[in-house]
Amino acid sequence: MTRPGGRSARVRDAVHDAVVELLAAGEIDAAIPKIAERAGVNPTSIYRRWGSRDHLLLDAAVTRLRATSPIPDTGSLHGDLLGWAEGVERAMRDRRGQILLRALVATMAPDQEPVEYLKARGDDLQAALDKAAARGEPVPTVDEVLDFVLAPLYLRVLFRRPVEPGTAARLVGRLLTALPADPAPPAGRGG
Amino acid sequence: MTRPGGRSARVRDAVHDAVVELLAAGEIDAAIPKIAERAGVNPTSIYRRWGSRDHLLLDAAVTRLRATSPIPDTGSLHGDLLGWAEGVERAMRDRRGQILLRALVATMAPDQEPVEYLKARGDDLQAALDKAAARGEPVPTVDEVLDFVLAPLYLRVLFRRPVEPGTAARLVGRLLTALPADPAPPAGRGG
DNA sequence: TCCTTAAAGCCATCTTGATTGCTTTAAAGC
DNA sequence: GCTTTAAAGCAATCAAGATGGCTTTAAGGA
Repeated sequence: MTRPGGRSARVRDAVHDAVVELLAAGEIDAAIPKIAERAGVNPTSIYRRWGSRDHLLLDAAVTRLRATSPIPDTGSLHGDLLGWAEGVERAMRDRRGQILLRALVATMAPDQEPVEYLKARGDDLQAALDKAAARGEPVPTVDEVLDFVLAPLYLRVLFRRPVEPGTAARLVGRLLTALPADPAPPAGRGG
Repeated sequence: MTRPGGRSARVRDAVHDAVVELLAAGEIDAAIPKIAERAGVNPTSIYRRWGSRDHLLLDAAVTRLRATSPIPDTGSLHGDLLGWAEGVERAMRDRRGQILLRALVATMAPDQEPVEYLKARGDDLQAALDKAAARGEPVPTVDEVLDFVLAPLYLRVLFRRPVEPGTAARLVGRLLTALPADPAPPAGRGG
């Protein structure tokens, strides 16, 4: 993106908006011409910039999801994870967040180039765990956090089960209270 | 399906096969004419029977996934859950199983009619838990099984993380050992 | 074995999405 | 403010998928 300001940014945002709006409105397989029309943009611009509908959807999902649920620095692991997980829960209770998650998963074909955003999020999580470990707190692995906090939240949305308020807090609580008594489960895996 | 035998069944299987093969081969957005060609079937037949590509994909995914990972009756909850979860793990370590899961999730748009198969699976799970409870074993809720066994397995696949051998056993073990000490987590929810 | 009739096949048509060359606009640098 | 040049807009073309009427096939019942 050699020229990120002004019109380019405007078009990109308009197109991302159009994608989210159309998906949220149930136009699940709205094609590029329709998206372009909704965005008030010429279809050619989309073809030239994103190439395919899937690339566009992935880009929109990653861009918009990135804005939600940062990992805070509260001074305790519980606080950090809770803040993050509650952000995820909030996104997952929101229709647009649900739509974006589904779009992300749907367009992440196997054998594709890895999604940088996901790796970055994993690194952020690892950093929070490292800080906690340095403070002497008992810490889970990144995999455990993903398995027992993120996975349940995401799966609820993907399988259209309700995400009750307080789910994030319950999951984080369960993860951390299970820790001290059983610092490393039988089959150990490095985070 | 008023006439399920013979040619209809043959066409249906051929089309399902074609879908799985094409998806597995990376032809992620193969359209109906291509699927028809691969199946050796006329495109019109597919349009008439399934109506849209999404309906076809959903049908193929549900039909094929239904065949995997039944819940056995081993006489103990641990055995039942382990047998089931290992079936899921096996499917998730298989390329075709991964493909089908992704297709299932991708085509399950929100505000859609519920997928009977998923509800049936939930009922099966509940039945296994009921039997265990009748035997006097401590039992988790269905939600807990989904959260801490199924969700981690599925999310690994959807986010393209590896499913290590033994993951199912580890998850089931963790779920059940956490039970007796803490029969009901803070925020109780009826399964 | 012969009917009946879903369901599949075939073909013509229609619609829609994708692609490309060229022009116009408007950021960014001087 | 002028110049440069990505990036957007426009229009024509091309390719492909979707659809519907009609014919043919073959499963299932009498």
